[in-house]
Amino acid sequence: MPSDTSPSVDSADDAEAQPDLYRPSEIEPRWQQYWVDNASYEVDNDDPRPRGYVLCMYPYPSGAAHMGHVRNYTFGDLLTRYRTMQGEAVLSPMGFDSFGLPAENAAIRTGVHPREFTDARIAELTSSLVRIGGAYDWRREVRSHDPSYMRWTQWIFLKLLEAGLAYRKKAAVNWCPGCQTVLANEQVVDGRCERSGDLVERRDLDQWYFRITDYADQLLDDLEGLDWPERVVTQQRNWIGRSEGVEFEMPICDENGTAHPDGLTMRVFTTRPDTSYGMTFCVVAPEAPLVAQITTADRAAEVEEFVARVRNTSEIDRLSTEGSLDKRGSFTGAYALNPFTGDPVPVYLADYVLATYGTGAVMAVPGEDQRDWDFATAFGLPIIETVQRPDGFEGGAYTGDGGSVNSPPADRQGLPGPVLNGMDMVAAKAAAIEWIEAQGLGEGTVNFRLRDWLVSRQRFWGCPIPVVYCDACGIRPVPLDQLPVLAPDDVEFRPTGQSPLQSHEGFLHTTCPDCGGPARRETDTMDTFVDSSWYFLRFCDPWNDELPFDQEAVDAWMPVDQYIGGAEHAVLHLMYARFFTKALSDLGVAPEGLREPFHRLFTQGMIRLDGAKMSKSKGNLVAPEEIIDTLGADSLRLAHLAVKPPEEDVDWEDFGLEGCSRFLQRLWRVAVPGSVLVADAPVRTGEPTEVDLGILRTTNRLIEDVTRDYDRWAYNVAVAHCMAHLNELYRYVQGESGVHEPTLEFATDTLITVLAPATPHITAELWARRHDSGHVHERPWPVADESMLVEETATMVVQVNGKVRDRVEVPADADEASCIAAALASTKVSAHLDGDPRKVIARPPKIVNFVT
RNA sequence: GCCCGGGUGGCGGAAUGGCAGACGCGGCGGACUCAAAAUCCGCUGUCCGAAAGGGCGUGUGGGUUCAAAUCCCACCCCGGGCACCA
Repeated sequence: MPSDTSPSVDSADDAEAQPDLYRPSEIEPRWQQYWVDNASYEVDNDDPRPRGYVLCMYPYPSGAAHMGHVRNYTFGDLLTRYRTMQGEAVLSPMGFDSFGLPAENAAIRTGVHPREFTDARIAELTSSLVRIGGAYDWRREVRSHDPSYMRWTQWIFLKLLEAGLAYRKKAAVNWCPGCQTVLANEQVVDGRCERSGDLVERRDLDQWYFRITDYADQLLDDLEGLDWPERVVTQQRNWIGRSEGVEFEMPICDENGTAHPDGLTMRVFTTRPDTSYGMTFCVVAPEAPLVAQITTADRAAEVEEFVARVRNTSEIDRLSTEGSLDKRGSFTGAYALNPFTGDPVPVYLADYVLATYGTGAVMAVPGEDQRDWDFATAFGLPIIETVQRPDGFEGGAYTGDGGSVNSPPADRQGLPGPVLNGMDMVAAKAAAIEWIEAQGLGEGTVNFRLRDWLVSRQRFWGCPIPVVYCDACGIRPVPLDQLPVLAPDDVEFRPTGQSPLQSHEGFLHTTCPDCGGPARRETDTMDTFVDSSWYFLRFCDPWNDELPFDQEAVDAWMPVDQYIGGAEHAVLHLMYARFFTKALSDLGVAPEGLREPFHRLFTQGMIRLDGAKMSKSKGNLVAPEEIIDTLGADSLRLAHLAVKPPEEDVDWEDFGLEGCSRFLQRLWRVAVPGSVLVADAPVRTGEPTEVDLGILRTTNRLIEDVTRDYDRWAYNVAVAHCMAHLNELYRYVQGESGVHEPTLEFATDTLITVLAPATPHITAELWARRHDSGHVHERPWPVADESMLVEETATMVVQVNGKVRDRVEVPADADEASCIAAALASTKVSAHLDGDPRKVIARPPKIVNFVT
């Protein structure tokens, strides 16, 4: 109504007039500045307090923080602040995993140098992290692309090279056409590039590898002592894929058992030597060099055609179980002597046998192996059972345990092999291996699925591999005093798919450090997982310019007490970092006793929107910054904590932002000095009444509950306990009994204190206002008064035949007899009791159950 | 196929042998207001019932127990991991 002359309700003016209002956008930046100015979360290496190391996986700088970052860093920040309040010196560093393809792709698109692009993204992300309220020791920040970090990444590479743990070899590798680079096995998922989703191709290329397989046993065994989610441990175990078995020689012969003129033998690997009597044929990988030597003339044409076809088949098709087996195998014409029976068995090729695993050749036992059974059925080969089937067993191969049979077959006496009849699988295996070793045919061995880590990448925006190629001296390391090798700045980024380093004459040409002659620089860079395999060590001593880190500094902080990040790194980063830690420890770079980097691991769930994983590329991003602008960082943090158990995936729709924001406003209204709510309540002094004692008890209970909840990562439950306590306070303040000032003071201050790790800004502000600029985060974590946890009366449940019929108040220390008496006194109970109960179970003071 | 998780109101979840559904969201009602928003108070598993009260109820079916969401057996469904690795 234009003529209305009533006072304006313009919200800005209104806010000015009401100093009581909770205004996060005004409070939050001020406290963020305070924590920086006061070095609140900077810790020195000689800090006298007990030490803790809380680490969130350092982020790839993709610009302003997304919800996944907020979730991750909220959990880490809560823990840092909580443990600091418990009296620890908590190392909480932050850095950036700043090499990687997005920056290079952006350079090709826009012409902006990846460094410029990356530095700008880091600035954005840093600002986000500050706005979330993260407590970090920023002095220790590291960036993968910083020359002072690259220098030591390259230094470590050369240490590994010197130790023989880095090497170069030519092999069939995974090539991602989208990323225009090779990939490690771990970065190929279902035949596709883990990053871009492109189908990977096989190429024979010379590449750099780290000998992670040297550590296969340790990487497997040391999983035992880790406090990690079972899921991640299982994934690592699967990936390493240890299997025990035996390798043995089989002489190549013709179909009559006459030895091959060249005396050729074939080595096979099996985990089931107990079934050797059932071997009716052998299978060799088509790529095996042996194939050309043993193939008979009459089979040569068909074998050649088969090998050619397999080579041209994509990895995906080859691993597929589709297609009939007879088209996927071929007879070589050769035979091999089964040492157990002395009989010749035919040697086949099949694409299901992999050249890269074991010996690339297997003995086939169709009776006890499903793949062999399928193959034997397709090619009409004989099947011999060597393990007793359980009653009622139907189907092809039997892979379970059972008594060994048919060794030697009853109708063929005088065979060379061991007698296994009647033994169970374990005993028969042992006996077979013992026999093989005694005969000098072979020995028990262990095979792993894990392959060496391919680390070279044909990209520009990564850490250069610090070696040169000299025509005279071969591969030479760049001298340590010349590190870091830096990529030149005067490069042009073109969409050719080729790294600009490969055509940069000035970078390419150099001199050999040994002979001084002309040499060519390595143009490949390292996998970015190399950078992230040691950053947690650098955080302990980031200022060191003589070594990557000092052993004493690392000893002071490592291992990381609590590592927090996404489960998607289960077999990538987490495996590589474990390998680096062990290798650096063995090389005397890291402390001798440091065998594992991350003592405890927590993997938080993903955030989904409309059921899909939240990501920029899918355009479904909810921007944290916008929520911080309006509701504040504390509300956003609280919503992340409250919504779900932290390890579970969560849909954005389920976030209770309004509820959390409302809670903080309610907290503010009751806790801010001059609170209208409190001012309206009649104030009492003197001795506390029963009502006041009730509040004291629930407050002590709150301390107990929240401490336990924080310790067991039940953050959603911790928030619920705080909310319940605030509801209690409201009932108290608005109740008829009035408030007892010291009681209300204690109840409010305690709530603020236990919330301080979760919502740091509002609690810091309220505490400072209530206590003359004191700082809640510098206070010790509260401890519950045990005597206040004991209730004087308890609500006892009375059941008849297990059904609840009444609840009665009894003294907390009531004995069994008085509990039963109290229960019988209830008319509601006696209405259900027809005469004397047959049996009475009493658990004073919680429950009495009458059985009739 | 194998190995892990998981299945509880309209929704997210809580409860680890002893009151199922804490806390939040949503919904309903009330107070305040000219009115609305905000705020405050209350109710909110389901069925029968006017009420008092009672029946049923934690994926399904069995079992153990005075007592089971919780422990055991079998199965169904959902999510994740592994899968020609001999």
